[in-house]
Amino acid sequence: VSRILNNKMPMPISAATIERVRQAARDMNYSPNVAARALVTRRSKTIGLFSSEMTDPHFAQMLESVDETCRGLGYHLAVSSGMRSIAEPGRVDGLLLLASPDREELQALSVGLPTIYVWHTNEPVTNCIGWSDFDGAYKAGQYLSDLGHRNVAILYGHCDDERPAPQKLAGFLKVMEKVGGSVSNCWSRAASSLLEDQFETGYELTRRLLNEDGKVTAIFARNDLLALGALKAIRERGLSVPGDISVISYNDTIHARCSEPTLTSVRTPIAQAGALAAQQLIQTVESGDRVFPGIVLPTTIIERDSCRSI
Amino acid sequence: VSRILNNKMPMPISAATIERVRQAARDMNYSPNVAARALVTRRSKTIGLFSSEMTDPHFAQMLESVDETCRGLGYHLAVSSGMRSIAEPGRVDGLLLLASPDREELQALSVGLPTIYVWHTNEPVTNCIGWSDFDGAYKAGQYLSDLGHRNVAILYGHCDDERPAPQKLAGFLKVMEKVGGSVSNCWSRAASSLLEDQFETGYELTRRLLNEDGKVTAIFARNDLLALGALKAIRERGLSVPGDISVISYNDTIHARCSEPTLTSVRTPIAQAGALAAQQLIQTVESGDRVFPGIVLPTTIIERDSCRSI
DNA sequence: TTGTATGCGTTATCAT
DNA sequence: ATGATAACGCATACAA
Repeated sequence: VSRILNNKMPMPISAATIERVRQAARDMNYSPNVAARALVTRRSKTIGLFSSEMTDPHFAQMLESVDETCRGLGYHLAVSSGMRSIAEPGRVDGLLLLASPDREELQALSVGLPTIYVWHTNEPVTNCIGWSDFDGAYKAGQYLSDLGHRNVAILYGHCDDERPAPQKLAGFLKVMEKVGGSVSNCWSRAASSLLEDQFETGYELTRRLLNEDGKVTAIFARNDLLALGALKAIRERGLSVPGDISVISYNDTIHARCSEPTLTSVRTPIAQAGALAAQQLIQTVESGDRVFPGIVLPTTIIERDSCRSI
Repeated sequence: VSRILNNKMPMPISAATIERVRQAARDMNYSPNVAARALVTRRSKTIGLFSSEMTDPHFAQMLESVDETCRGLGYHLAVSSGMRSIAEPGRVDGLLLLASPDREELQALSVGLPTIYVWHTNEPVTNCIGWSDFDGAYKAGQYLSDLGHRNVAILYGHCDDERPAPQKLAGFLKVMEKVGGSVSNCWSRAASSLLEDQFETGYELTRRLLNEDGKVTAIFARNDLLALGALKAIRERGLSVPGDISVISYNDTIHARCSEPTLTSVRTPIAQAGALAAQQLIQTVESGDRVFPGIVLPTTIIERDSCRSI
């Protein structure tokens, strides 16, 4: 029965019995028990997806593409924001971590399991697939500089859980240094109320910026929500985007398409990264070799209405 | 060993061996194999979460609360947009369906498994937990009517996959009928390009509305994205919100907080529903009885800046 | 108080 | 071409 239903018959079987078994299976609505199969096969045919930001639209895009890829390849998805539980023996065949490959707590919990990280990296990193935030931010800076902006601000929000280095900051500064622009940094560490809500943070920090610095002609926001907050602060100030101040943001989530004005934003290939990561992980699981050189996907600027030349 | 590690010892065991076993387990970093346990226990301690709209912020909120609840109760989460695969024997102990309890394809696939639906219902429905869209829309209508609006439009987008009845439409119409208001319906069935993007749909339908009907003073949008589209169309027309036209939306996703102006929106208790559903499902799984009368949670209007009295 | 045996539903190996 | 049987790793009922 097992041989027939799995279409793996090393020895020949009569067509008659094949049909007989298949029919019986259909009659009783039979479907193999996955726990039993997993036990003997040592494969659960499910992969674990970990992320601590389940509510982020960025994660949603990845979830969707990973789900699709897995289903297409006959795999299932276990999602959790808690690593310890998801990595128990027998539960998953591999791990997809929306997290930095540097996080040692995660490495410790994923020993023995094929693991692929989806995160930003400047250079290819083993078992990590992603994109370069340095490069993305560099492109954003280049874009603003090409439009003639020299007095710019970077709206970074809080920066304590970004590791290793704030690449977006570095990439942006690199351009501005090259072209001789001056950069104001907007970030906060203290006010805990600000940290919780990106939109509010963007609003508040931009308000302060506009009070203190009258020369800024462009703002680079670390993500779309911060940019929306900036938009609001600028508007309240009686200034216009892009008339008085240009705004470029990052991630190109749905927010960038639905705002007023629409946001020029650096698109991160998160969905593609998720799909590729799932593919690669499953291939790794099935083939056995665990050395995956890593991939850095390109970021692209999506031009909309929030930037103008000076 | 099993008895000790699971803290279930019907017969007494010497403290010495208990410690000996625990220590050995620690030494070898032992963790029970979940597949083997599931096989003998007939419980996988994981529940399946199904939704076809993985990318919806509404779903994200639910995912987060369900994940949290499950983890707290020692359960795991299998997420999929494909029902057939998730309901295989041995994979999950129960099903959480973000879908209408009326969908027969889903019922067919969930036979034998404890199942709870999370969906809108006007009245309590067995094994379904949710909120009343009729009531939510009624509140929205009441809110506009209290502000004096009588010439209103309902921005519904497309309506083909809403079943059984478009309750939001019905609830809103009920109020307007009561107060003698006149209602324009804005929906589309034809243009397939419109159907794909809620924001674009809202924009386009509102544009048409403003061309055809100059008397409308308020718009009720079926969701936040449609409302954002309406905002854009109104703005382009040279009108202001709420100065010339009031807009009230539905779902109260993050979009409602970040728009200009911020949107007054009907909040749907999706996170709470998810948490309660997960709790109830797990209790059902563990107790065995499968009759759950159903719950209808209240909706609430979150007042912001997009509505004004006439 | 401790040890042993049986079975969960598969797959895979070895006899017939 | 078919059938029988041993694991897989655990929980549990029962024997010692």
